[in-house]
Amino acid sequence: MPELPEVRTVATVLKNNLLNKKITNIEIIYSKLISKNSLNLNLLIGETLININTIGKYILFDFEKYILISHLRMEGKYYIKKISEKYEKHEHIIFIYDSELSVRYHDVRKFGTFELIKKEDLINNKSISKLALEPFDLSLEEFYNKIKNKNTSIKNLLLDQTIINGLGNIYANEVLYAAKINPLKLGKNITKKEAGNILKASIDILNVAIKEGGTTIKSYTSSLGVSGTYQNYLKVHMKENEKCINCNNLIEKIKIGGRSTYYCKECQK
DNA sequence: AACGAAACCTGCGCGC
DNA sequence: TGCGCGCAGGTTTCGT
Repeated sequence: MPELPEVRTVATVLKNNLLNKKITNIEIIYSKLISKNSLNLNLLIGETLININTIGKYILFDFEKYILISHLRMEGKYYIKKISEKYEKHEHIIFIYDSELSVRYHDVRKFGTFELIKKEDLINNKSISKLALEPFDLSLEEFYNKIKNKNTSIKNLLLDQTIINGLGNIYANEVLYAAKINPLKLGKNITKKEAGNILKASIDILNVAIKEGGTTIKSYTSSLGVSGTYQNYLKVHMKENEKCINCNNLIEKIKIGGRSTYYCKECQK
């Protein structure tokens, strides 16, 4: 599910349900999701959840001594169930809170990752430290400086979380349509004004998507209620051969960096 | 150093 | 009906 708006939505729901509760047990069914650098997750037993934050697409579970860094990758989800409910297929890690709530990490493709670290190690964490700022906090100067010499497409650059943090394939497609930029245009050919338009479109689109609880492409039934409605706002993503709402030309689908890219050739020069 | 491609996994929908 | 292929909201690692 996860680009920045979906991740924030998940984090909000988890926070509403789990804050100030204590982990009383953990069951690891598929351990390959846990990073090699991670501390033993069992260190969390007895720890109370103090807060949940997000950085881009990462969810940070903030405990007393530790931070659990969770990334949903393509299909990770959290379900909160009763402790008595039978485990379902694809539930890989189970966190028990206050001996009654069973928080299940569910991931069909097993791409998600977990890393438990000491609080003081967050700053130097390999995954987190290299991330760019989220569009809301990113200055035009910083963004433009990172793309202005790049010999790769702006679409690829928007998916690079060390350049701008939080966009994924859906929102990158939508942002470039809103900013009227051809996704194939090379970073070095993007003007500062165009970079500003991209940044502004990113902020606007993400803000609406957050408000709508994210985008739901596949119809998941999630006990976390994570089924957003931003799909109703999509203008190009998944709209191949449909009419551009601005110029009536047909939306095209191409591959950039192996990812499906939808755009209007007329509107995005 | 920088860029593109492959790898990590599973399930679904489509065309023969 | 069954099989094979391509595809999926992401990131890391490998090769040139």
